[in-house]
This record gives sequence, C-alpha cells and structure tokens, in this order.
Amino acid sequence: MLLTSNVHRVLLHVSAFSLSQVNSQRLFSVEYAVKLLKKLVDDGNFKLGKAVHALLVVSSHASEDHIIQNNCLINLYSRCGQLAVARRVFDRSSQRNVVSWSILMAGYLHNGYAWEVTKLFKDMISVDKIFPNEYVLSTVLSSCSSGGLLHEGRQCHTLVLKAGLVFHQYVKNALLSLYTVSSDMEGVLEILKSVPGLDIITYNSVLKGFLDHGYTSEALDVFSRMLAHGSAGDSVSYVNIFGLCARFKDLKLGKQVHCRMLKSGLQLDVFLSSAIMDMYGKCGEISGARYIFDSYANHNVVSWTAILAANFQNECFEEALKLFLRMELQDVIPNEYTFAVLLNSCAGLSALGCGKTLHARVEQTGHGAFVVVGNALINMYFRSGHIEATRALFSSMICRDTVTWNMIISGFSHHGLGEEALDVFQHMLAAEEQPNYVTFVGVLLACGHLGRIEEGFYYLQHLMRDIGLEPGLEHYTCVVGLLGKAGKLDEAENFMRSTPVTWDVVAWRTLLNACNVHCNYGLGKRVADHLLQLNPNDVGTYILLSNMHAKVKRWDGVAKIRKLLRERNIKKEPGLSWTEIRNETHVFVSDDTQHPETAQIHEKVRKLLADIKPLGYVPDTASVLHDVEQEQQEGYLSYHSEKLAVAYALMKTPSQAPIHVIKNLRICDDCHSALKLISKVTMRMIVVRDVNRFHSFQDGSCSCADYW
DNA sequence: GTAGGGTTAG
Repeated sequence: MLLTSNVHRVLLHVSAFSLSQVNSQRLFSVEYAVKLLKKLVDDGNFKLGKAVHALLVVSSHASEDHIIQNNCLINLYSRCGQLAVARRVFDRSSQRNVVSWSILMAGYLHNGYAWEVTKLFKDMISVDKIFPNEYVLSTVLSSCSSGGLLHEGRQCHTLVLKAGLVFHQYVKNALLSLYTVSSDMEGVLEILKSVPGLDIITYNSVLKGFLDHGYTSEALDVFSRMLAHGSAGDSVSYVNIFGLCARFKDLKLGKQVHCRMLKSGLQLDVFLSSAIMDMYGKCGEISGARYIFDSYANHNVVSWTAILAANFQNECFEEALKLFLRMELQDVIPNEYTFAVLLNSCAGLSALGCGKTLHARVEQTGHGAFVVVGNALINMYFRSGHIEATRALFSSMICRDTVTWNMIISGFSHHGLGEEALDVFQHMLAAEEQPNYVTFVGVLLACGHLGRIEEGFYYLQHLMRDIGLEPGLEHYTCVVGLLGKAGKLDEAENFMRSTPVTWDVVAWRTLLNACNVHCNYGLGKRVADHLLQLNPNDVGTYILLSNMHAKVKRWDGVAKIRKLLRERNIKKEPGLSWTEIRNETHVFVSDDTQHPETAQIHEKVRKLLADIKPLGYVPDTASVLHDVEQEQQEGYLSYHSEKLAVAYALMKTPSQAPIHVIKNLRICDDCHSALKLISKVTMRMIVVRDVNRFHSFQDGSCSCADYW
C-alpha cells in the first residue's frame, strides 16, 4: 500500500493525467515495463520515462540483471541527450549483449561523440568478445563517416565483407555514405555496381553524395534511373533535386521537376516546401515561391526563412520585412538564418533604423554571436554607409569566416577606402584565412581605386594562381577598370582584346565609363556602338555617350541622341532617392511635386545652389537634362532626386548629423559637383549610395576622388 | 529492446 502511494506520488509529480497511462501494479512485470518504456521513448515522453525508471528504483524493481529492461533504459537516456546516465546504466548492468552495445553506440553517435563509438566498438570485441551484427556495423560506419575516421571506416568495410553483410540495406547505405564523405565517388560507383538492390534511401544518399561532390550529371542520372525503375522518389529525393536546380539557377529544370512531382501525387511537407521555395527564389521566380508558401500550412522557422530569403533574393526587401511580422504573429521563433535574411533586407534598403532595432534584438537573444548574423550586420552597416559601426563590429567579432573578410574588403573598396581594404587583405593572409574568388574581386577593386596597376596584376597573375584560383570574368573586368581609371585606355582595350573570355555588358560599360571620364571620344564612340549592338535599348549607354558629346561640346550629338531616345520611346528609369530620418523613410523622385513640402524643399535647393555659386559651382545643364522629360515646361526648374533628398535631410536633421541618401541610379556629374560644395558650405558629411558605390562628401571633396 | 537519406544566410 505504501509502495503504491509512493508510485502515485512519483507519477503525479510528472504529470496530472499521465497516471492513467501507467498501471503501477503491472509495472513490476518486466514485460510491461519494457513495453511501456519503448512506447514512451517512441512518443518522446522522456519525462514520464524517467519517472518510470525512478519508480523501478524506488520499488527495488530495477533489476540490474535484466538485459532488455536495461537496454530500454539506456535507450531512454541516450535519446534524451543524457549520455552520462545512459552510460551509468550500461556500466552497472551485470549482463549486456550486442543490443546494449548497439544502443549505447547510437547514443554516442547522435549526441555528437562519433569518435567515441569506435572505442566502444573495440571494447565490445576485445572485452565482451561479441562479434558485430548489422546494427552495430551500420552505426559504427555512420560514426566513421560523421567523425571523419576514414581509415577506421575502411577497416570496417573488411569486417562487413567478412560478416557477409554487404547486401544488408542499412549496412550498404552506411558504407556508401562513408565513401561519399571520403570523396571517393569511384568507390561509390563500385559498390553500386557490385551490390545490387537499391532502396529509396540508397538512391537518395547516393544522389546527395553526387550533388555534394559536384557530380551533377551523375546525380541526375541516379534520379532518372530511380524513376525508371519504378521507384517514384519521395520528398527527400525531390528536396535534393530542387537543391540542384537552385544551385545552378536552372528554372527550366526546376519547373520540369516540379511538374513531375505534382504528377506523382507527392504531398508537400515542410522540407519539400522549403526546398521548392528556395529553388524558385534563387531562380528569380518569386511568384513560384509565394505560391508554394500559400499552398502549405504548417510552416516552421526554416520554411518561413526560406520564403523571406526568396523575397530578399528577388529584391523584395520590404516584403521580406513585412512577412517577418506575420511570422512573429504566428509565434514562430526566428533563428540565426532568419535574422541574417532580415538584416540583409535592411541592407538592401539601407534601412538603418530597422537594422539597428534588429541589431539590438540579436544582441538580446544571443544570435549576434553567429557568423552569419555578424556578417549580415557588417553588410547592413556598410550598405547604410556607417563605416565606423562596421569597423567596431569587425574588431569585436569572435567568429569570422571568409565571407566576413570578403565583406570588409569589398565594403572598404566600395567606399573608396582602398588602403584600408588592402590592409585588411594582408591581415586576412596573416590570419591564414584562405582567400577565395570573391576576395580577389574586392582586392582588385581596391587596387583600382588606388591606381596600383602593378600590384593588381601581381594578384591576378601570381597570387591567385599560387593559391590555385582561376581568375574569372569579374576579375578581368576589375583589371579593365583598373587600367581605365589610370587613363591607360588603349591598354585596357588591348587587355580586353587579348584576354580569352566572353566579355559582358558590365565590362564594356566599365571601359566606356573610363572613356567618358578621360574624355576619350574616339574609343568611347566605338565602345558605345559595340554596347548598342549588344543592347540597342540600353539607356545607360546613351547617357554616357551623350555625356561624352557634351564634354567635347558636340551639341548636335547630344541633340541627336535625345531625338533618338524620343523616337524609340526609350525611357530612363525614374531617378529615385531616399533618406531615413528618425526611423522614417522619405522617398524623392526627380522633378517630384507630390511631396507635401515641395515648395520648401525647392526653396532650400535654390538657396543651397546660390550658396555654392561663389565657390565656383556652374550648373552642368547637359548632365541635368538627361533626367528630365523633354516636354519639360519652359522656365520650370527641375532638380534631381538626390538634391531634393539632401535638401530635405538638411532641413530636418540637427546641424552636425551626417546625411545618408540612397539612389537607384548612378549619380550624375552635376549633382556630384554640387554635393561636394554643399558639404563644404554646410559643414556636413553627406554619404550617397548609388547603384555602383558610395560617395562620401566632406569639406568639398568626395571619397571617390571624382571617378565613378 | 537497436540502425539509414532532407530544408533556410553570403
């Protein structure tokens, strides 16, 4: 009676309603205890499982000599992460068998102690003289794969052959993943050939293995072989294949696979919907991602983050931030990836206020310590033009990876801080962080700003090769920019002719831009013609061309281009600038009259322009007019959006505050020279982010040194 | 009484 009440007390302690689940009288039959423990572990009800253990101890029924009951207990504790307790039960058991060992090994494997498993394995054979079965071998093989113990894994392969277990599905699959981890895809193919019988798990792990090692066509081959052999493919197979489409941004293939999946009648699950959203997002078809998001109801953090990321990747930054509010309303707890996407969305908008709020939040939740979050913060502060905050963050970061270094290097470069960028690069080398493809893009950009031609070529031709990196189009384009900026236009052109790559619009535009800045009309005209052949409607080319005409005072040329644009009805994307003041974003369109304070803003611009006139400002009408519609009324003064934004910010912020403006296009010559002088007369720092880079105006000069 | 494959950031 006393015993029963003890029993009840223990159970009541655990949960009020669980009492009915346990028949305390029958608990003392081992069979019942075993059955109960298994059920509780299966349900993940570890709390009650532990209570049952307590009960067995209290009632002196924890028979140390009952193998099966002990095995259940070992399993219980290793499943809920209490390895030490599991180990104690194991060590105290007077008897144990191959199952006991197998359970304990699985426990160590799943709790991240893969290398301990091989030790246990040796003990099992040498101390208990037990020969491994299929359970033990598959667990040990998995441990070798995940612990990187490739040599031991191969020894186990011999044992597998000895035991005649190569045909066993679990063992075979564990072997295959061992060879996959070892990057021995030939070994994988050999096992596939020599051992027949593939189940869905085999297909999927081989598929993943090929994908991870870049064997794309082999992966697709496995997939189609699977379909051909009547195995429909489950959600795991499709997740992998969608991952492939995403990686290669192959929308066509992605859609085909999606159709195939729909035909097979496979239902969406949270993994699958994440993978499909990821695919559509990376392939640039946000509508597809949104459709999937709406078709599935049980989203978790990952799938929410996937739809946020898809929006981010397609530049729907605001949408991403709005969706996050919905996510929070549904009580989904964000993780480090979520915060990274959100911060990067803020970076896209240069929404410093929102970014700062998120910064505070990640500090509070502890997510700030994740590299992905740190990198996103750096990106956010950089893109919002706050270099000081970036420097502070970078030096305080505990974990840095290649991306961190790359961001700092290219960030400094985009701000025109070439010296600092190269300095960081040297630190990166000293820290033995391996530079990659992206690193050198930033490095070459920095060389460009500093005009260090020889150094740039050294990195391109020697350092990259020494590291084993093949220079690509982006690097070569940087070199064109490097030579162009230094005024070595013929060298730049020769470099383009002699380098065997397919040059894209970006590269030609870099050269054209250099021609424009250095007033090389002849070459500029040729390059522009070439660009217009590639894309006859490219407004950017027309603008640069017209600029060049204006510089050499060929006004007929300017007029001709304007006429051409009108005839072909080619319209420039409207100029748009925005600035954030006390957490509110104010957007300005060129020639905007919609703003409630238009009159005051225009008055302010007029005053500013009058103030800088004595400093030598002459309105550059040629440059201004490109933004203006031809039907502009006579006598009406129009202003570019960045002038409006700067004027407004000057009106609304304290007299020492730096001003941050973001613009969707390239800043024009006129605004550039005006802003330089405005920074001088107002004694303000004005940072403008345009499509290409940052311009930091201070005391009459700009960080781009008038080349952009 | 035990074991295998999957999703989100740059």
